[in-house]
Amino acid sequence: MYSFFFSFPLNLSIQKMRDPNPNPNPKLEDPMDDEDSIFYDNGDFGSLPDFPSLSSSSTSSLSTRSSSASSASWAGFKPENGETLEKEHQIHDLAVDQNLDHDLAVDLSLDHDLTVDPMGVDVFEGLGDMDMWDPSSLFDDDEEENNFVHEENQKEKRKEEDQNIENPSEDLAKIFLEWLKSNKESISPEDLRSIKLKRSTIEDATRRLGGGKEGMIQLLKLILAWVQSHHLQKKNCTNQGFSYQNPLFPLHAPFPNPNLNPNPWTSPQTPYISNPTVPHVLMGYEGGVLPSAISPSDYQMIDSNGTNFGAPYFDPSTPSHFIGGFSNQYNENQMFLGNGERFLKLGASATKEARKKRMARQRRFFSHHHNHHGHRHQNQHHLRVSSENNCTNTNQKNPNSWVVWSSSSSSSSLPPPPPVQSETNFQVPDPTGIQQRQIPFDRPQGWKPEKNIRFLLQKVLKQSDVGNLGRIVLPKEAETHLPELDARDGISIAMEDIGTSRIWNMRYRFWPNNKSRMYLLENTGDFVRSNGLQEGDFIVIYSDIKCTKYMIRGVKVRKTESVKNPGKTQKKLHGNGAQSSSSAMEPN
DNA sequence: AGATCATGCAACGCA
DNA sequence: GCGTTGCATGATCTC
Repeated sequence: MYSFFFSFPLNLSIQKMRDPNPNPNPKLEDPMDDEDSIFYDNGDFGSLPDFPSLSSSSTSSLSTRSSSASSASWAGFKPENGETLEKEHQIHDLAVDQNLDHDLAVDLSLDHDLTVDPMGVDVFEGLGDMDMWDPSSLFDDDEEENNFVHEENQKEKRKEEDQNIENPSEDLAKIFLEWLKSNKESISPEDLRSIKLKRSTIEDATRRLGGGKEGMIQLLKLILAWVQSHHLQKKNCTNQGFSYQNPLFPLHAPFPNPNLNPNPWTSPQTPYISNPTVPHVLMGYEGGVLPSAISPSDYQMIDSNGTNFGAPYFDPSTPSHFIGGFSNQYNENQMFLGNGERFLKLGASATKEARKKRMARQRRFFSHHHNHHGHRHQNQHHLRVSSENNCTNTNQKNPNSWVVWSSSSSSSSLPPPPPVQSETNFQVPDPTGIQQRQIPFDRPQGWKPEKNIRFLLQKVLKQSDVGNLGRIVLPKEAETHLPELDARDGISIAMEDIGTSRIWNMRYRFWPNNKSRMYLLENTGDFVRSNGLQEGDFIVIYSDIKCTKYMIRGVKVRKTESVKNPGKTQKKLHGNGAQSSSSAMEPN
């Protein structure tokens, strides 16, 4: 499907940048509040599937073959309560849910995802002379460089066979294998073989990343992130003319199953969706793999002025913080690490002059960008909900707008949107498994990447969320995506219902809870009723970057085998019948 | 052990 | 008495 034109740049520099997105909640300690470190370490890979451990031999051969036994876990169909979902059920569910024919479902089935054969892949086995990335360039003590761009023109030839990780842990192997699987279609063994690192570089980087196993993990993450991002960048270049953006369908969780550990390669809040040409390999579970063919480079990031900053990409190694970046108009790869707090820059320019210029650009960019995105202040929360041109409008009047309507549109007064008048319409498998949507695929004439809707969070509704209390407990990650709350009374937030364009005035607040907080969305009763949401359904909250407004979408979940227990856990049944989800999940 | 989160339930306000 | 509010409790998960 893809050609693997993948070559590493002669020079790879990684730079520290100003924190473009400071911790929105100063009450919460930044676990990496170390100015000297550019690495954001959430330290959590989640529970990795039980893959066979990779070789730790001195040849660094990471050849392995995953076992089918790991498929359920890997693909997200982690057996719940010891119950293993049968393969055929998965295929059947997939086919039914996504309106796919059986063959396609088979093709998308989980074992297929495991047919990747990274045999022979040798990450650290270089091929001939090439320039190497020296992670030591990450660690520049120069104060100015700390804040802005650090650029090195490191050229080293490698002739040593010192590319080994001396004592690679099983975690490293798992991480790498996970990554391989996530990118098997887009990154070839040749790509991987072309990575070369000096032993001293590895050791130094590992030490500076905390040393030991953790340091090694961090290093591996960085390397893989770079491989992926660079490759995606390349791919993006070959995909010119193709741009796809639909932030309304987050990549994950058509049927969120919080039982599943987040996949270490996909940020739960990743605001991207799959390429519609590539059926969802990861349908039916949460926190799945970033499908290899679903390149983040297929998306565009646009700032508040409409400046196209290029294609975002992921760092698959950070599971719970947005980590990604985008190539800007200067054709420089940029990478945010962890919540955007740290910044890597993977550029090719080599001269100091170029660095100065880029630094100046970065200053301008962040001064603008930060002003726009970093303002999580209370007074921001009186959100404008307008239909001005710059804002995403859920009214489907503009044929070039994304056609989105709530899955619970039956309760909406709006008729289904008209077909998109684009050159090519694609019936995209609905990630919710509920209904099809028509989404412009090829960029129609005059079409421009519009709308800057960003996925923030989602919540599988519990009984208490859809009860008559009129409040929804939000996951704690809300505090990182929604405005910072100074007082427990919280703030009023206008939420535009994507399904109906109706504005709901909700209250976002928190309760003190032990040493933490519980975040709530109140005044949700009407919204829930209006959308006919029941336990097991879920809500998704987005933000419109341009208008700093919030949008909410209620998604009803069909009753299928794979989503019988939509809750995070199989907690004990409560006396109020809160767990009678099977009936509660019946769609209206 | 600590964090998260679902929800029980007491306290409170109001008709 | 009833509905609402907000804290407390306990189950579950993660480290």
